[in-house]
Amino acid sequence: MSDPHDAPVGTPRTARALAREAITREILAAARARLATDGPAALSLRAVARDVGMVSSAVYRYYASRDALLTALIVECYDELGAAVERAEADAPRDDLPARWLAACRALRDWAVAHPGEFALLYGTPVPGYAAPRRTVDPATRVVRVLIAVVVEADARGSRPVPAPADGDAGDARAEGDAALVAGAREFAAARGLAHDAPTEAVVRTLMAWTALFGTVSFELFGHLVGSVTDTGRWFDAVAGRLAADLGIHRSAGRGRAEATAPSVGR
Amino acid sequence: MSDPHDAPVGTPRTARALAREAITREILAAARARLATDGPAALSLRAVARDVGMVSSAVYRYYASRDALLTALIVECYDELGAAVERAEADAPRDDLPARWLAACRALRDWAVAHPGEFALLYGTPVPGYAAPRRTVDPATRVVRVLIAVVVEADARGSRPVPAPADGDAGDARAEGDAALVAGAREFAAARGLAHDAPTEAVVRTLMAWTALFGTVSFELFGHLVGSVTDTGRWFDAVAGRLAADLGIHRSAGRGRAEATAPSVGR
DNA sequence: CCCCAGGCAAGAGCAGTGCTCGCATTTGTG
DNA sequence: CACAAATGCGAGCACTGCTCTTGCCTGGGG
Repeated sequence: MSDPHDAPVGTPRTARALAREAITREILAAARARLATDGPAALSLRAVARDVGMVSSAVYRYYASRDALLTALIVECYDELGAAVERAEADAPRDDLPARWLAACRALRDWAVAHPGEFALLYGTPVPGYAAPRRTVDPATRVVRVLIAVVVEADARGSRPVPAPADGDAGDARAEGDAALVAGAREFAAARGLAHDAPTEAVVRTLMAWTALFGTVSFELFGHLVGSVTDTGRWFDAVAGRLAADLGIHRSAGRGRAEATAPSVGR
Repeated sequence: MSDPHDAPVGTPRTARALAREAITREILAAARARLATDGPAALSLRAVARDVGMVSSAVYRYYASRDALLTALIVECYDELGAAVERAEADAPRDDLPARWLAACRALRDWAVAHPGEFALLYGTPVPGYAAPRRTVDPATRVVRVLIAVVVEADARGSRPVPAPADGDAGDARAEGDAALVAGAREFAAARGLAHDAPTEAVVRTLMAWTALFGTVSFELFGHLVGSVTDTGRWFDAVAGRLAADLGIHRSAGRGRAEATAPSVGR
């Protein structure tokens, strides 16, 4: 729009652009506050406007629509969650793979428990008319990228996940089919230069584990564990520990899963 | 309300009560249709009223609030899903445990794929102000009851799920802790006379598997598998098959997991 | 230092929502 | 058959997302 020739687009120089950016952030912050308290479905653009002392129509100067505001929120939350998981995993001792796995898993749950509304926005029922734009998919993959990195490293150290169930007569055909199953994920990874050479079974098992972790957190936050599991924190640790074992993540590398040592899951 | 002395409460005799019940069902059916097309968040009582040729306020003669209508929908959907899973499992040959497991799992996914709006209502983000009343929890457990029945039977036939990862020094303390983890679930089961004597690890693994199945379906329906997995049907089967193996569900009983035969997962 | 274009906020308005209340009308029961 | 209860309607309240017009007011080029 402005800056016809020289000014760098990413760096607003004029006072007006500065103010604009500040207000844009203020609106986003107010929206996050509402999101945290009321949940995504109840996120009202008018209420956000009131919180920042504006009339609703004024907000449209900064976000084209409710969906645009939603997209900004989604990207911010994916990045926050991804950063939390990355940091937790990075802080664990490098040679203790189970600890790294558990740290990443716990960071996921801790963030979700601390931000249930945001979690619901990211992983709950999609907003009816809303379709997530492309720029959300990359931040969305940060968590699973951490997980697969740990699994791939465990694999490189000689561990192997629980083998895929052999299929009666045609075992090899099955193995090929499995590779095709996760071809999309592998392509995606290769496109940004990570773990494109991971064994198929490791990819499959990691995707399964990620799904199970999500399911566990989702059940806890959405109330499907009420009455069955009381200590949800310990329950989550138990799940994460078993998943690690199924993935062949052991403390000492180079062993089979039978005689290997499992992560310590005390809290 | 009426029937002060003799008429059975559950069996309306008067024509008026008959008509009332019919209209009540008609409203519920219209709401389900809207739910299927627009999703739970967009479920509008006014739109439902229009569909049945009423004005919105008239609906309140039959359902006290939108939440009451929601509750009726939830119960109906839980029952429909539960019945579908029960039927599928019952139709599989009794001695083929993997087939029974896979049939139950597929019935779950098939129903969810056929009814994404309903699935979102049951397992997606809870409606903001809404708190599910007690009478929804029993129908909600029908699916997991089928799953645990299969696992318990496999256990009785001598199979064992993948063992829990031993915890370094204090293995027994861990085992006791695990039992406490799922004490709620066991209590719940005991209260209605089912599987109260199932081994702790079987209960834990079943709950984990149920969570993983939910997560898989949820990821598929909510678009978190786009780009990673293309053939979601085969992916689901692969997940269900691996979960069965982890649960110790094999075709021939009494074997260890290493030399056992796995389910055939061709589609 | 001036001045005005353009960014910006306000407000009215539209179509929709859940829900309440008073009134008329039907209905079928005793 | 008469009367009360059950029922449907419509207006109205407070709210939502979003559009469009109006007018202020200020940033920054001349």
